[in-house]
Amino acid sequence: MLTERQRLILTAIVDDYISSAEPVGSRSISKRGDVAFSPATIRNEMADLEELGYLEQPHTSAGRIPSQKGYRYYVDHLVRLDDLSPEEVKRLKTMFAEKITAMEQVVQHTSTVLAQLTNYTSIALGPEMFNTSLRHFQLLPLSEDTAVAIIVTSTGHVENKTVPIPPGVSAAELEKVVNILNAKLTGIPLIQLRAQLYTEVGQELKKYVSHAQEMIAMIENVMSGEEVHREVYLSGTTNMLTQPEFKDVDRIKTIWDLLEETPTLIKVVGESPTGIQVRIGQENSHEAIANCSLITATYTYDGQTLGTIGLLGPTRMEYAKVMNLMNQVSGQMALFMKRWSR
Amino acid sequence: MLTERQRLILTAIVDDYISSAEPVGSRSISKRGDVAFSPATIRNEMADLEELGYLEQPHTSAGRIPSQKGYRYYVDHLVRLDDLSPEEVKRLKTMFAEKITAMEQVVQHTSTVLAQLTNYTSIALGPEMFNTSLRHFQLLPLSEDTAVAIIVTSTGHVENKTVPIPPGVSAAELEKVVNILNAKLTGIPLIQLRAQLYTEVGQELKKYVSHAQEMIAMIENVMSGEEVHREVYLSGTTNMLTQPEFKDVDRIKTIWDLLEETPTLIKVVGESPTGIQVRIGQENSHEAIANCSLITATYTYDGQTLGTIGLLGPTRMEYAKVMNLMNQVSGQMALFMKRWSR
DNA sequence: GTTAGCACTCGTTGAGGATGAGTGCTAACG
DNA sequence: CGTTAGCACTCATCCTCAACGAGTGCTAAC
Repeated sequence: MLTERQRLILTAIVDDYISSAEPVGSRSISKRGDVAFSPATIRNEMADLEELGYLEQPHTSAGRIPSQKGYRYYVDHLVRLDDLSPEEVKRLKTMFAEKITAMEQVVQHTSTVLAQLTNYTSIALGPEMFNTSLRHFQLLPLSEDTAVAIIVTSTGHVENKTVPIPPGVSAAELEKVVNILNAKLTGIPLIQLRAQLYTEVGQELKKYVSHAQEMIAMIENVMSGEEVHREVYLSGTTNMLTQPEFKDVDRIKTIWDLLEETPTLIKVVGESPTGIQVRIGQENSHEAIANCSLITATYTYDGQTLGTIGLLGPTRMEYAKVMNLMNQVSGQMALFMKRWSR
Repeated sequence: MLTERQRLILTAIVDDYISSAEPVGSRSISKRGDVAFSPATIRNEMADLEELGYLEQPHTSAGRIPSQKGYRYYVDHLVRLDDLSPEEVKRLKTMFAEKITAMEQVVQHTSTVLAQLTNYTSIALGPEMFNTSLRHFQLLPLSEDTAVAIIVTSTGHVENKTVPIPPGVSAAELEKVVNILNAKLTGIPLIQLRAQLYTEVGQELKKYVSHAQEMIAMIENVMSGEEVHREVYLSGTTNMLTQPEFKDVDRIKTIWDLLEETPTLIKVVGESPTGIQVRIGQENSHEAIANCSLITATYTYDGQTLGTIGLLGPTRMEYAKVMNLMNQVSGQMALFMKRWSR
């Protein structure tokens, strides 16, 4: 358990280091005003805090910087969530006031604004379709042997895929299939679609349609999960470059490689639990960002967690500001989704 | 007009510099074997070439590097297009042999492979829809007052947009509108769609549908050009970081900022003429890449130029290799498109 | 318990010198 | 007359070394 004074000093060090990116010395803290002790006293406390693992020293004659444990303590116990700046409030208000008609757009837009307001990199995962249900299915022949399949979800998301038509199937038959599928599957959660093909829907098809086996195979192809890609919106990727910790090209490269590798990125960001989550340094599941912090917020629709918006920055991140923003944005999005589902 | 020996020496310098990224000295050229003159002679020629503007000297006691004009001459007159390496051929072959069903996929995949084979950054502009025609139009109500509009083009591309339904319009009326539009507009080039709304189609709508005015406004909204976004596929963005000329973080930042600003990027890459085009350094229309070279190839469908694939690297680019690859890829894509349109 | 004083550490900065790659020029050569 | 050897000169790079100063830990006094 830390004493009150230790907490005060730790707060001061973290705050200082966050804004300066330089190791913090005892003298500069003493001069700040909010810690009214002499440098010597503060030095003693700092030595204790280092022994407890909250601080680190780059080298003997340098000041202290917060360790991962130090940041964690700061985030869990010390950070105070103050109000947003007028500019931020205004920005968010106008943003959510806009007449936005597609869920993807909200997510993307939010992510862009977050990146701009914070100067970090934002990573937004578009809505996970499998938690939504089927609104409409369509199969349009393009040529003799290919057709484009279109799936519209209850959230208004449109997914499409071009597929080969089984040889010998007529346009009329395709239409019949589409009608049956729409009649039977509308309202079914996407995640269950494939399974349904083998129960009554399959029976129905076999009864009324020729080439049923091939048709089912084709439709399964359309609905196969791995093919349904998930949108990832990156924003403010270059913001990283303004941070002094990323002056080094090699370090950037590993991070950027991660950002470019969508599937891994989805895993890293998407495994967040509902709500707001702060992952500091090595708490992250990928070592490319072992000296970064990732703050994520999930968004939900109709009670289902659909996606995640994350902000990636150095461990020396402006936690107070970002956590605040995330809180606000998260709330606004929830409202928006509710209003939108009406 | 350059003498044969000058051309020989310029070629040697460009080749050397491309592979080493270091200023090239007279001695190293003399030792190469293919230029059988003493360093002193070569020095004289180099001085001449510099005076003519083909070479530059970073400082007095350094070797020479090619100037923009030097690269241009190299690309126009000296580069020899040799065959692709077996690995490259194999890679391309297997790629185009794959059963790819959507045009977008070909483009994206090609771009990825190019980035991998060359170690540069590839920028691919997805098919420009406005040169294709309407295959199918659909309007699906999502709730009482919003609907999702879906446009399927002759190339199988699906575009969708969520729009508000004018108050007081019933589902039946929407369907009627959709039917009229499909009957009248199928096969019409997308670029003409909006204009058509004001000729016979508009008349028709006014005749058979109530709220025609509002409906037309809504449909125009759907078809408004600026909203139809164009896909941009980036690949190998981190490859840039392995080039010594981009060790500097600031330089990278300006380039990356450009890559993130999609509309500008589309302008920079998309203004290429049909065929293969090399733009060196300041020949580029954006100063962020004034020390980069951009090699672009367009792809066509049915005689229409649909999009562009570009490779971005330092001016010290492996022109021979890249131009070759682009040639091949371009040809393969043309074949593919032809086979695909069947 | 707090603080002033002081010796000590160690990264940073800048000056000076050696190194060497490469040049331009001149004179000699075939 | 084109080509080449020789040589003085330039200039970026690298290394060393000393001065500097920010910051520490420890001890003794308040």
